[in-house]
Amino acid sequence: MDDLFEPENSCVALHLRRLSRVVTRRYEDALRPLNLKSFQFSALVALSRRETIAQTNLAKAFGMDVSTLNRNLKPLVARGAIEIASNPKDGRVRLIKITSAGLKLLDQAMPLWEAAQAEALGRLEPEAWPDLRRGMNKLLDTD
Amino acid sequence: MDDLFEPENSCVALHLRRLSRVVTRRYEDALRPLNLKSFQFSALVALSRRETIAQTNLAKAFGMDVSTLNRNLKPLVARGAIEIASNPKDGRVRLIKITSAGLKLLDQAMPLWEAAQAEALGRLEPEAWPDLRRGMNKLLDTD
DNA sequence: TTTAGTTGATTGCATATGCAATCAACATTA
DNA sequence: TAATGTTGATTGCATATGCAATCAACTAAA
Repeated sequence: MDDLFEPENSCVALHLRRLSRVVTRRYEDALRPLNLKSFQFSALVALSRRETIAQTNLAKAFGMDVSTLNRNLKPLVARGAIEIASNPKDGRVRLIKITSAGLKLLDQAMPLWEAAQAEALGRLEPEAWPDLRRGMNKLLDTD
Repeated sequence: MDDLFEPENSCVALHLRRLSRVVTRRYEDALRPLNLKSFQFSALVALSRRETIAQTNLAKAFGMDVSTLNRNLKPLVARGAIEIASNPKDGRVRLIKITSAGLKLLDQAMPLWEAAQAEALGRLEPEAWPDLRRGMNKLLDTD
């Protein structure tokens, strides 16, 4: 597998994208019984600890274009797991809010996610994930 | 930014996906003058060292579903950068081949990619990327 | 306060991603 | 060889991704 890439194709983006594909697939396998995608799960987690979040801020947190976020939220709205409210202070802003149905869904999803997360972390030496995160953060930092 | 995620959202998939989004965007910024996407560049690199590759093998190398690969190749075909040939030994197999136009395009792309790659690696300590790759490979390995 | 600039949301367009289902071609077995 | 199984490609469907352009709403400057 790697023989196709090394050494000619040492592209950082390529390796990150490939890994993200493979790992995402495992998490989505785990969440499939609830018909939940990886992004949807993480959005629910982020929302579950706050009253509301502005769309822009959520997009920033996900390192994602606002237009992408905007569309990715739609399935959760359709499903009744989140709601979009307006900000009375600023008519432009859309505030995202998790519903009680969304909280219940998150409860059901949590053990499925935990299994996938344990499987992923189990592949690494102890402490390897924090190390990886440190390296990843250097690649992530905004100039 | 991270405050939205830590410590509640420690999901490995989430962090990989976010990083892959952010880094991919930088590479695609660099390649934009040639109207080349990150995947397209890497596909050309992989093809440039071989006569042909079967679609299935290329998909495997990219850790990508065959149907995804199949569709992702179409813009390169439309552009004349690659060709699809049949395998006389097996009528099912599609062999992918880079064209001379594809090689020329790759030549033009290489310095643009190198700039993005240098920028990415420049964010890390020396030797940090190989370390990262080792950790990433553990997450990647097929059970 | 009008004007000009800025910011947030949305939509069109093009590519990315994977699953399930289907069809065609090859391989195996009865 | 005929029946069965397997493998490769493709398409439908749903979601993911970002850029450019547009519109609406707020803000700052004239």
